Amino acid sequence: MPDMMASRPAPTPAPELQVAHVSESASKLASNPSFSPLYRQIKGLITRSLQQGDWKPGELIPSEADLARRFGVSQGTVRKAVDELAAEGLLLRRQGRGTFVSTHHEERVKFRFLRIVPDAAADGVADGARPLPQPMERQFLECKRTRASQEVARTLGIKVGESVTQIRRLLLLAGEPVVYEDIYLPGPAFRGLTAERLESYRGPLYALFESEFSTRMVRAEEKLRAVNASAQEAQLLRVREAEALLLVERLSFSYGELPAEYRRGLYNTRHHHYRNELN
Amino acid sequence: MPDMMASRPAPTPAPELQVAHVSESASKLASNPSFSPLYRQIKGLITRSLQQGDWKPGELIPSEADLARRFGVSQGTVRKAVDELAAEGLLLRRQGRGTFVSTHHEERVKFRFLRIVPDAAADGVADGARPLPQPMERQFLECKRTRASQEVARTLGIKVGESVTQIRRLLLLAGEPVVYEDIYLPGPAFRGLTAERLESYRGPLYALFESEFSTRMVRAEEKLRAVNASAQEAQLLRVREAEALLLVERLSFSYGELPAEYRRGLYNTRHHHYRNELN
DNA sequence: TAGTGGTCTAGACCACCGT
DNA sequence: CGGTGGTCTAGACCACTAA
Repeated sequence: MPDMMASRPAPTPAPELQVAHVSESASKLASNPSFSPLYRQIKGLITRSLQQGDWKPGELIPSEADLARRFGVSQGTVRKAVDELAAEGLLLRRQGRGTFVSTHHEERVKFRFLRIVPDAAADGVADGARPLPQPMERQFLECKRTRASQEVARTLGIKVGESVTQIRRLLLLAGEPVVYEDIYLPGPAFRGLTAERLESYRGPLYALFESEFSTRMVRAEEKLRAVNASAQEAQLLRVREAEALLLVERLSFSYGELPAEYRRGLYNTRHHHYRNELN
Repeated sequence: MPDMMASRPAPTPAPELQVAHVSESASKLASNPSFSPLYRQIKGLITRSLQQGDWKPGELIPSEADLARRFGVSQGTVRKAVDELAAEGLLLRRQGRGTFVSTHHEERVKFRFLRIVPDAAADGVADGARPLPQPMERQFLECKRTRASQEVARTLGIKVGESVTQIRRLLLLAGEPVVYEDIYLPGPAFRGLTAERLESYRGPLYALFESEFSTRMVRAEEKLRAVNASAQEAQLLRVREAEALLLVERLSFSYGELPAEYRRGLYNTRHHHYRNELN
């Protein structure tokens, strides 16, 4: 497996580089005001390779020395580019082994976007990245292809009436229903997604999206509100009608700031809370 | 003002350094397994100077070259330490001018911890750091010294019954009451805080804490829940009784992970929402 | 043992800022 | 103009991993 990488064709062969005027003079390219620093250009080239799928989630990318040779820059410059990508969560460095494309399959990063935690577990030191201690059960209530409403279309940046896949599901923690959410996925990329596939898959949804639909969620924005439960919502989450629920709207982005998923979730915060860190 | 800095006594004079065995041999110190990399030690020394108040919020710290000389390391090593501190929001670099201690007085960072935004303003590109567009009005309902309840004591890491300052206030955005919160501050540090001082102060509370109580909030953790409004809460926020409100509990830390403020806020999310970014 | 990322250095030049 | 942070290079050595 690792040696496959050595023989993999260069994803962005050196001749393609638009930074040729740099390496020969070793001078900064910023005499042209529209130019970004070299390491940002390198970062852009690496990002493009990720977008294009030259290196897939979980795979090893070429070594820093290798990339430096390909791009005709010093290893330090590549290092700074990779540093930023690692900080943004796109790459994962492992000393002695190499640099890998981040994936939602990793134990460490599972449920990276799910910020709900049981009240008991939240005290003490910061520990946001810890997986949920209790078992999580999922119930898929619905999975259908439908047409984008105005709200969904606007959010996902597609046209009203375009095909989307809608998933409705319930998450239970320690047997208690905690999250009830609708998930909207743009049509083309998620064509083959069926209820059966959802049922049979073990692991986070985002891992499934990555493996089978070539869509990796990189970043997300959430809007939180408090709302009163409707009769139907109350029944599903086993709370009283009009009880306060946390409404979480999430827009997830794939590579290149592409909106790739919209979620509208209701969280029962009786015994759980949404945890956030401010810096 | 800037030249004051040049004559300021060295906050951590070079002889104090515990890293002496490094500079002479230029070899890594990690042969001792309990040691962290040089740049982290430098980072620790700078952090200590910030904690001790050697450099105060808003002030210019010595140049990288200067620090490198003092610590007996290369500028690149200092740079990496400062990079991390800047990424954590403790320092602020300004090209051509120098590196400054972060402060809650800066326009750019005002309301850094207040994540509520009007629904209308939230669409489009990521822009979390933007100040609120509308005017914000504050009403201080109460400011008294009291004794720490069990909850407050546990959260702030003090003993039950110890003296704390409690502030109760209302925030109005565009004339609409949006936040109703209780703020608890540990007794010793905030002795002189009075209702009059709160009323007369312009600018964020955290700026006041910084200027007059030598307590800079560096980081915070929040727990969010949805709750039904009590009669009193409903009246103050001008919503119906039992209407859903967003409960935000915030624990803020000063330098050295010291818990320095506990807040319990109720947000009216009828026309505003809590905005969050996931990476 | 070979290869990888991690640390550290020294030195060059650039962009930006205030005087 | 001098001083600051920002970029880039080249090279050394270390720590970790896997074969």
